[in-house]
Amino acid sequence: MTRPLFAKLRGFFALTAEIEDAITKLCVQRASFAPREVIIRQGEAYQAIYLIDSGWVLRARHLRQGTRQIVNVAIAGDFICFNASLFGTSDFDLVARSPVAAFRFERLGVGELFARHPSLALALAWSNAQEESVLAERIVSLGRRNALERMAHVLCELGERLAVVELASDGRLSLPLTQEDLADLLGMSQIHVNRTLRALAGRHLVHYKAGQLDILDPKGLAIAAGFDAGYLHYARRSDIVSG
Amino acid sequence: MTRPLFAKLRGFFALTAEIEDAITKLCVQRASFAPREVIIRQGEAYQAIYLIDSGWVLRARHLRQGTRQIVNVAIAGDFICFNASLFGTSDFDLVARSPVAAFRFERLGVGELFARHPSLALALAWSNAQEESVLAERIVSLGRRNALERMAHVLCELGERLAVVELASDGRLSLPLTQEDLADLLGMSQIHVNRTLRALAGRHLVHYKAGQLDILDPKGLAIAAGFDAGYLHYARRSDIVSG
DNA sequence: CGTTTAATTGACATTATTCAACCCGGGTGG
DNA sequence: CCACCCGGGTTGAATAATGTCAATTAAACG
Repeated sequence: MTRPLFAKLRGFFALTAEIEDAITKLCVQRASFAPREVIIRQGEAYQAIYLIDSGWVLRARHLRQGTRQIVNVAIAGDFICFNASLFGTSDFDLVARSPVAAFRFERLGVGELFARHPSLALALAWSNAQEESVLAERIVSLGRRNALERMAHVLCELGERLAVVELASDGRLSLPLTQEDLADLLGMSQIHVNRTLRALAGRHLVHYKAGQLDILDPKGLAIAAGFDAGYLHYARRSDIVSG
Repeated sequence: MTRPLFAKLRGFFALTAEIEDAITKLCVQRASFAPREVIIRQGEAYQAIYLIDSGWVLRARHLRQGTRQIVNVAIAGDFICFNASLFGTSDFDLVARSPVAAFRFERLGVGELFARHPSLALALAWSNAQEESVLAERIVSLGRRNALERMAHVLCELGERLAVVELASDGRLSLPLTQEDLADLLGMSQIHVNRTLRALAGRHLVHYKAGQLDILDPKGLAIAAGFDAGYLHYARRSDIVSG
């Protein structure tokens, strides 16, 4: 197992069999979560790290006014709770948005991680660096892109990330997010998400129905988004849209 | 030297003399940058990591339309270019916003870092985790806080971060950012930054003049911002505003 | 000083939000 | 089997927040 992680790492660098073996040996404890199940609640103490094998997890903050901001979306091959395990508490809710299967690594201190599990540390370092890139890019979107660009951008991003772990082909991917989820991810209202998606559909860029997204015109979508896949750092992939 | 880093790390955990010594020994190569000097340009290849000893550095993206988004602000005690060194290229411009003094660590591979410089790796891991927290919180601000809250929030954050490295006392701090910088950091227009700052001043929460910020009413500012310092994870500090 | 950069202010335009309906499809229980 | 309900999705109109444009003032700097 742990295929998606290896697929992702291969996107970053040439993965050796030793590293694969070392990580595989550590993937012994399995965990699973039902849709809407809370993995950690914000403020909660926590020590474990999870590696998602399948399913979608949202990292979200609930504000006093009853609003919510989704900071990122974790898919197969992504680690979650790394920061929570380092700091001891989570700043965010982590919620399964679909059935989730994961591997669990318990109580790994930083020092122990570096010294005893260098392969896992390497995987975590790269994954974490990419996650930070994704957050930084989301800041750019929220700060300086309009609703249409933001939507197009996040769809491009998810398309790329899912493609690397072989969960998207031919621009077709399963997207278990409601319009309200997208709204909270993109910092807009659900109603505006609806209008924006319909605008993208009207331009024949995407088709979204029943949790299924078809990217009809990847190039056009990337142009509408101002999307440049460089920030994902899948350097070894050949089919990166870069415009 | 390297005082600000140690002050920051002490905010996170009990720092041992061995770790301090090990890091100090690595701080041999100095670098300095003039205001507006570009440290890395986006897309540029890069291998070095810097530890800022004094001064302010902006991490910013320039978009095609001529707009700019500042992703974060690095101050004394912060590392920059860690991601750029890992991925080999930078996604952002790094620009000195004031005279900057830094230490430089050249061509540190991830494996080498973990194996040969565990103390530095530890410092980097914590700093990096905090930086990611700051980015995540910025996403919350940009997505779900209005202009006044965003401004108040970033001023609270900078107040806390500067206080930890002993660059703010009594709510008084040097803030070498123009209204345009704040605009690009908070995803709004310079004109609205002006209006927002005047609104905060009108409420007697802050006084901002000539690159000098006075936080007149820290508690009131935190309330206006919905600011909870928890995400900075300065667990060992006693004077954290948490409301 | 004179020049440039930054801050301030008012009028107006634009974008996105809010409010209020209404639709649609898939359960579920009577 | 059908009525109802509920979680999504869709749409229009009114409103609020913020951006843009334009002009002025103030401050910083050689």
